Order: sequence, then C-alpha cells, then structure tokens
Amino acid sequence: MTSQNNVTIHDIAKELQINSSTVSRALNNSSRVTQKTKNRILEKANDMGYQRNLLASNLRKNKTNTIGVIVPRISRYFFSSAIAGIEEAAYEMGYRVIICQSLEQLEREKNLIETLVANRVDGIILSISMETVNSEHLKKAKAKDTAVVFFDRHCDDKAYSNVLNDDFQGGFDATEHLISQGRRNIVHFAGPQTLKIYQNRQAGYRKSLEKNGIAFRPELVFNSKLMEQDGIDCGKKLLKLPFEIDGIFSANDVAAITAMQYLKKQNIKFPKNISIVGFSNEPSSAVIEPALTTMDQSGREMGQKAASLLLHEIKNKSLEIKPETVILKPSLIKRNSS
Amino acid sequence: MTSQNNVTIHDIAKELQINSSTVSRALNNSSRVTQKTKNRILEKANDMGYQRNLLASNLRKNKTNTIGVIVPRISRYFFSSAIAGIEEAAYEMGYRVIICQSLEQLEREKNLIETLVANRVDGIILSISMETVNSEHLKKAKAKDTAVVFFDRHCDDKAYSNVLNDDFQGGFDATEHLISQGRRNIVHFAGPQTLKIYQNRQAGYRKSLEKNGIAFRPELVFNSKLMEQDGIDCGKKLLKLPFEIDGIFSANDVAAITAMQYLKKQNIKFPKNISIVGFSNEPSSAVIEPALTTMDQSGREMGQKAASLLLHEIKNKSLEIKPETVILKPSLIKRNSS
DNA sequence: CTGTTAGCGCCTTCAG
DNA sequence: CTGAAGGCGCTAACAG
Repeated sequence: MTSQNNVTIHDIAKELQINSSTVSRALNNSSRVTQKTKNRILEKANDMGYQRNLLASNLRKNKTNTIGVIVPRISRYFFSSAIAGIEEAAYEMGYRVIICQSLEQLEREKNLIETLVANRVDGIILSISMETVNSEHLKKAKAKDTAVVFFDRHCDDKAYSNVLNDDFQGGFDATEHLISQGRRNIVHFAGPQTLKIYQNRQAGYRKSLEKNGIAFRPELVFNSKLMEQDGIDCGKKLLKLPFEIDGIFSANDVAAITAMQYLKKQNIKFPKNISIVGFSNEPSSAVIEPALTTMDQSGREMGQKAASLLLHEIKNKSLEIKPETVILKPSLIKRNSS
Repeated sequence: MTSQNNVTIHDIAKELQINSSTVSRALNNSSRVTQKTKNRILEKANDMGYQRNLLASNLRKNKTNTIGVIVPRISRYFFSSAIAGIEEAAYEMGYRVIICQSLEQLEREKNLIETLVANRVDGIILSISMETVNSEHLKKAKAKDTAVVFFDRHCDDKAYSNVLNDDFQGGFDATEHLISQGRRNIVHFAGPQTLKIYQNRQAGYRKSLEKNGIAFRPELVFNSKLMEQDGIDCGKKLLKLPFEIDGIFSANDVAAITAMQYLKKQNIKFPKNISIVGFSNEPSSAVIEPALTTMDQSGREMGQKAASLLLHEIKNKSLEIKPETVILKPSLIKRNSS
C-alpha cells in the first residue's frame, strides 16, 4: 500500500529493453523517436505509474518554466485580480506561477526572493511591501540573472522594468472631480508615504488644490498604514474636525472602506452632499455609503502587462533587453448610484 | 554584467583547497565541521556570491520542505484567511507554502495536483473546486506517497484527513435564529449542490423548518454557482416572489453580498423587519444592508488545523498514520448594528 | 573533523 | 532513429 512508487525512466527502459535516453525523448515527444516506440513507451510509462520528476528535469535543464509573484497580500482585490492577469498571460506562454505574499514585511519579502531564486524560478514579478525602500534585496536575483518586473508598487531603479499607474494624474483627476462638483474642503486619506505611488497620489491632490486656489491644509491629510485600525482612526478623525468637510479623496481602499464601516456602526450619517473618490476597485467598495466614485486601476491588465514584459525578458535573456516602464492611465468610474 | 553567477560548492571548495562535502556540511551548519573552517567557508561563499541550488538539494534529499495549497479562489476572504493560517503553522515547522487556485475548474485542479506532485511537494492541502466530485485525481499524489488533507470543501473518501465545519449544524442554527425572531418565510441562498458543504447547510435549513412545523417550499431555495451573476439573479428573484418574505439564510457570501448590492443599485429598500443570516466572514459583508448576522467560520483556524494535521502525517509517513477528521463549530456573530 | 565516492532522476551531447 | 556516457549541484554513506 505504501507503494512509494518511484518509477524512473530507467525502470521503463529496463522493462522495454531499450535505453533510458530513448524513453526520455519519447516522454518529451521528441521527433527523433518512431511513433511506434513512442506509443510503447507511453503505454508502459502509464502502466507503471510513471510520474516525471521535475526537480531532476529542471536541474538538468537549468530552467523551471516558472515565475514567482510576490504581492503584499493576496486578499486585496487589486492584487488578486493582478494575479489573475499574470496567470492568464503566463499560462498562454506555458509558464507556471508561484504566488507569494510578503504581508507588507521586508523581511518576508527578502526570504521569498531568496527562496524563489534558490528554486531557480525564471523570473519574478513583484509589488513591494510597505517597508521596502530600495532594491537592494533584488541583487540576489540579478546575480542569478533572474528577470524581475515591478508592478504598481515599485522601486526607483532603472535596472528593472515596471508596470505602473499614472498615480499623480489619478490623484489630480480625482481631486479635480471633487472640486468640479463644488467641493472645497477635501480630506485626503493617504497611504504610507514610503511608497512612491502614495506620494504621487498625494502630489496630484495637492497640485489640483493649488491649481484651483485652495490652500493645502496638512490637517486634512489622514495618514494610514493600510491596517483596519487606520481606517477606524480615519473615521474618528473625520468626526473630530472642527469644521464641515464636503469631499474625500482616498488613496487607499482599506482606509475608505473601513472608515465608512466604522461610521456606519456608530450610526453616523454623512450629510448627503459629501462626495468620496477612492483609488480602488475593490468590489465591496460598491456597497459603501455615501456613494463612491473610483479611480479604476485594472489589476488584471497590469498583471497581464507585467507578465508579458517579464516573459519577453526571459526569452531574450541573452540579448540584454533594456528595462521598460509602462504607465497605464486610471479612469474615473462611478460604482454605485445611490 | 550578465554575470550569470553560477558558483557551486565545488568552486568554493577549489578556492579553499578543501573538499566540497566539507563545504556542503558547513553551509548546512553541520556540527561536524570546525567553527573556524565554517567561518572561512561562509565568508568565501559570501564573497563569491554563492546561492544554494534548492533543485539539486531537494532532488538529492528527495524532500522539498514545501507544501502545496489549492483553493478555488484566493480572492475569497475565507480562503485567503485559511491560507494565512496554513502559512503560520507551516512556517513554524520550517515549511514553505505554494499557493495555487483552481478557479473552480476540475481541469485546473488536476493540473495543479500533477505539477505539485511532479515538483515533489511533501504534502497538499486542498479545498476542492465546485466541479470536483471525487478524489480520483488524487491517486497520483497517493502513488507518490504525498500527504493530502482536505479542508472545508472535501471529498468523501476515508483515505484522507479533513478539517471541516459542522455545516449541518450551522445551517440549522442559522435558520433557528431567524425563526426565533419570528420569521417564517425564509428564503435560502444555496450553494452548488455538488458540494457536500452546501448540501449540508441546506439540510440544516430544512431540518429547522421541519422542527418548527414550517413547510419546506422549493421555490424559496435559490441556487447559485458562486458567480456574481448568480447573486444578481438572487436579487431579481427576491423581487419576483408572489408574497412577502421576512428572512434569508444565505449559505454563500457571493450570493448574499451581490444580491444586496444589486438591490441597492436598483434603489430598492427592504422592509426594515427582514433578517439575513449569512454563512461567511467576508468583511465587506459588514457593510451590507440590511444588517447581517453570520455563521462565522474561522478560516485561519481551519488553515492552522489543516496544516498541522498534514505536517503530522508528513513527519510520520512511515507509521501509516490513519486519516483523521476534525469538525469545527461555526458560531453566530452579529457583524453590524444598524 | 575532513576526504572519497557514489548517485538522486533527468537530459543532451556525441556516436553509430 | 537509438545507444552510451557524462554531468546538472548537491548530500550521504563510508572511510580515515
């Protein structure tokens, strides 16, 4: 019962009185084997319950046909939809995907990169943790010639390719949208300012205020580390403001959604005329009150793009492809109608 | 620049004029190497930019210290929290986790199992796709003596361990709760009846109706395949019912959340006195209207439990441990207060 | 404590 | 079209 079936190509070869190289070729569907012997081999392999050992195969070929993906958390809709896009593109090209989460910790991110490299993945797609400030830890990947592409949250390093949103423009457009509706007292739920994307969103917000002659008030910027608690704090801060606000631009969905949940729990109703624009496409944002308009960033699209960039680099490793940065435009979308 | 650094233990050994086995031992921190030579080796390895090849190591050891996890979708809160629990438990025992999603497709699930086995993972934790009706495809894992544990969605096969919810009891309690509030016209959002868990939840619902002398009406059972469209359909069906209902027991969060979103978009307000009990711990369920009470199933706890069961089986592979089934009790939780 | 030897399972030259 | 031989990088006996 504990058969521990460990049939190898040699076992098959022995049974068939042929050489293991022929078996190997047959199993790889090489054109240099007669269809007839191929059939014999395949059948025997099946009978004996042969299962290829990819460790050995990959070791020999020095290639795994696998790419690693590291995101902060798979539970965020943006990231899981990006992963869907990556898998789609990778699958088409015959690549497997290993999904990993850094849980926003640099230490974990480092470990994951090391493990992926040690397992000889052909490439890595990465959206950095909130603790990550440079690409130092990717040297190990570079050293092994492992291709790397960033998406969304990136390191400012010309050596790597990126797939990004135009976050500045998004922040700008979001704020413009609010102002065009007559809002002038606009709170900004910011994200961790260690990350370029949140810096840029905030910069866009400020640019729009400036353009419209509205003074920037630091006390209207609510910082967040993307934890639920920060969202609750945002909700509380809203209640403590010494004056009425009429708009919110949220650069992160955790803050927006959790703050609204919190206020709802407290049975606090916003004045009907407040507007929120969020930077998120989390579906649950569609049920929050008051109505939310979002800067839509297509995770799937970014993922697909990142994967094809990466695979392109992998295929042309010898050609020393130069890194490329793709910037996508997010667009305003109304998510619910109440 | 394209250094393609491929330093092996032999290179280090050559530089140091020693044997590669000593290098191997040093790098594995074996007690049978002088601290002094260890230091020399470690330093040299570092200098030369050595990076272990786990493919080779794992091939030789016939062990990867890795477990594979297959879930239908990582984006569902229940599954991503289960994964968190698995990673936690696995990490403690020094195991790595590979996350995979079947996207509810049997074909993908089969492929994933094959790839995981081919990559010689030490064990697999699995929550089956909605298309999966038996454990046939796990024979390949069994053949290689790969440990397998199911959680939540399982196959009825005595050969494998399971970590399950008491779904029947949950469905029963949920319905009892509604009835105790005076509801008698209770709709059931069911899940795919191919899966035991949804059968059991429905059976619990029926049992409670029966116990309270309420006739079971098939037209009050809304089936769902867990797609957004099904949620919308549930919403539409609610509107078309020829009589008033006063309670809903939802066995799946997709239907509950999407239906409520849909009704909200249509600007349809439920009568204040309707009650919903959902079988979900998706946080976004906390913002849905009307107030939702849930049968809480702790993903994290199930994940931890599944991982420790699996690791136990892996460690005692030689002892032919007999499969175990753990059943957890979900409990009613009020998620918001409006 | 260190060296020697052998081989994990596969693929890929190179011959024939 | 098939066989023989060697080695991917590492570890695990077995010696000494």
